[in-house]
Amino acid sequence: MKSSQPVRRRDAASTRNAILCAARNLFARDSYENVGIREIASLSGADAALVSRYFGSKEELFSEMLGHGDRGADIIGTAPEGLPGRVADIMTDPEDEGKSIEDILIILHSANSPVAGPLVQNSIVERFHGPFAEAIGGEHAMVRSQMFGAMLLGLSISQQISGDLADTPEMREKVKARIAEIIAKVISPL
Amino acid sequence: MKSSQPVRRRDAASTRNAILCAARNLFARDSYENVGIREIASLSGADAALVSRYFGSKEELFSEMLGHGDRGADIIGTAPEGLPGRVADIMTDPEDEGKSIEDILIILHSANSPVAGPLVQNSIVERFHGPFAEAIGGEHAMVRSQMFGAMLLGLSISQQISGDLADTPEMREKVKARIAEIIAKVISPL
DNA sequence: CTAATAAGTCATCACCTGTTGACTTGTGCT
DNA sequence: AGCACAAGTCAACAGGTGATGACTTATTAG
Repeated sequence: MKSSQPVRRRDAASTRNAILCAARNLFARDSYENVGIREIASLSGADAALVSRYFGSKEELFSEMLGHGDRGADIIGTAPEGLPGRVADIMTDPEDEGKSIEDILIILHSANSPVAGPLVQNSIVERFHGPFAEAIGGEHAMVRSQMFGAMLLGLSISQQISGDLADTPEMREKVKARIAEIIAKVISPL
Repeated sequence: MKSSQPVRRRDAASTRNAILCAARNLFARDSYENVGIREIASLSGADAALVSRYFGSKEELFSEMLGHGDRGADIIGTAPEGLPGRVADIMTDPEDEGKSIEDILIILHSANSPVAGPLVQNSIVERFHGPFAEAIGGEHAMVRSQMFGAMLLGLSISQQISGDLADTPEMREKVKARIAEIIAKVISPL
């Protein structure tokens, strides 16, 4: 058995997990450089020294965190026909505080970091472009996947910079329709 | 007169300018946090103390640098009809090492910085979305400008992450054509 | 030529970062 | 109960950052 008692105050596995989750939350809001180990430790309720101890270094923690997310499967799992509508929904959802696009935000914030950038880039190719290109199929699927990713990143960063594109419900519908059109064109056979 | 001698080794104005240019180069390659004052000073050939002295602080230097660029006028100055082609050209130019999209790279790298982010965002609205929305005209020009900006940023960051979209000349033509189509749709009346 | 002032340099400060080693405390086994 | 080891804590380190004030050197005006 893993645990004879349901509650343990000292549990390395769950502490590790708490640190990983805290890291994910923070790295979605700020860049690799701007998130400190002490900050991660504080949010997870652990000590800063434990972070270095469990993961070796900040870089290894970041790397492990990248492989810890399930999302993105949302988009990859959506059938190509439904994709434009799904993306348009996600991108115009006013409630979403970066929950369903957490992976995108992580990419956005650390893709250009000297140390975290390469890790992010590898993760994108392996965990997104690869599967997604296969999902949409057709000729030049990789290039089309890259352009699709460009759209996602662009819309997200624009949202971060200028806020939501639409303010009124009617406007939101118009924007949503347009995004869907564009996405459809982006992933259409080249 | 400003200068009786054409050559002065000690010239505050040109030193200031050199610092500004060095800062622009470096901030186009890395984020606000990752570019150090000593690095800027070194590239400009000046002393690190002069940077703080002339501009007060790193933040003020960054702010002044934002207003120091002429580019972006390239895109704003292009007539709406020629815009899709122009953007497609810029985005698929294999030679361009971020020269003509220097402003975009600066935005990309520091838009999310806690300290430089707000400055970048203001600059974008004032120096880009404002003029550009007026240039394309029509209904909801501001929203269309934002989506246009999203495309530019997305394509640029994707290029930074995955390298050039196309590797062969034929592929490049196809990609170019597709980008032009998409841009046309993005800025078309909503 | 010389004195005054601007321009540039140097050393140093206070702060923050990731990381480490030594220490303390809790937990499960016998 | 008592011991052993894992889990968590604390303080400190070395390195790097932006910023400052005192110093030196070049330039120009008188």
